[in-house]
Amino acid sequence: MKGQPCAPGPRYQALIELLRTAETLWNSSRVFFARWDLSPSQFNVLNLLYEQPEGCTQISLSRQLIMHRSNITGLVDRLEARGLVRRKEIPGDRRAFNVVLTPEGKKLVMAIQPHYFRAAEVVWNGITEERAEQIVTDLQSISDNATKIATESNEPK
Amino acid sequence: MKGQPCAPGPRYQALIELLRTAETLWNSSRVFFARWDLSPSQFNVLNLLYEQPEGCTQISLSRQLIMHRSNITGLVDRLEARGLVRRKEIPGDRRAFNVVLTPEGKKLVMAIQPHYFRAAEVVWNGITEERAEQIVTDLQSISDNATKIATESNEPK
DNA sequence: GATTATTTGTTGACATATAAACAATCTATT
DNA sequence: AATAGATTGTTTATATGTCAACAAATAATC
Repeated sequence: MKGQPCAPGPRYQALIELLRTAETLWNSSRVFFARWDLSPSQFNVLNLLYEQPEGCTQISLSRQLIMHRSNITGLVDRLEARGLVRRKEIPGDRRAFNVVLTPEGKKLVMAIQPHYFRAAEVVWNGITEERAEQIVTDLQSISDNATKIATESNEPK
Repeated sequence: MKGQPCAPGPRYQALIELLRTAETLWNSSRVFFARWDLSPSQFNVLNLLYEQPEGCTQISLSRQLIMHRSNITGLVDRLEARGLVRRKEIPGDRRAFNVVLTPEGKKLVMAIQPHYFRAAEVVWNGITEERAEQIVTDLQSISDNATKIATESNEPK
């Protein structure tokens, strides 16, 4: 068995700070998207569909958004009620729906995007592009490590 | 008015990756804490109280956890029902409660901590301590920038 | 081809989160 | 001291999120 730190190390503090930053970012994005009466998750759905004009199934949305299937139902329900997305039947598969952006939805995303891109620039203010890119690399390995912990810890051996 | 990028830049991608990593981390921590039948938020409450043996009010908890007052009510309700925390009356102030860890709560936190600290080491696997520390610095300025956006965007000028 | 297994979306129960409105209390101003 | 304002916690309504169980449809196996 490896050495087990029983006191918080610098990496523990770094993890806490990472989660804290994410929380702050998420809160800020809620305020940000409220201007268009959207939640961050709702925008994420619209944004994904914007990038996939052919549309995609709800299960695919759930995987891209890293959230449970069942949550997509209500999310799409509300967006559909507002006329921003539409559930289209899939000829070959009567279980699933093809969720697509409506013209109104597309228009909304296009109206928001420039503000969003600008906000992203502001968020990284004071951080060079090189550092930002290195952080992205590190974040990806952090994601991988975290996923490993989660998947392995439940089935030891 | 400054230059407004209307196309996604590298900083936009970096922001997306940051949020994605946070989501993954949060999901992993849910799996992690499930062993002790705790949600991440519940553990965060216990952990904060562990660091403040004198206890603290619910509004203070809400500020430290960056969440709304009203959410603390149910969180503390459930922890209290399990005997992990206790609401103590404050002599000078009949509005607020002093939330403190019970001996059982303290014992639980102490049982979890070594696992948590170890998990934090694993999460940063492959990243040097220097880089982790620089990331922390950057994360703090990102937090600040995000907070500014959120607070200013609602009251333009 | 019939059976079995998997996939997809929904539902219901519940935890988590915000926001607004409320009651109770404390603080500040006059 | 009386009033006005601010703070604290709860409640209600609603959105977001998980999970388990379900129904319907598809895919795989025999």
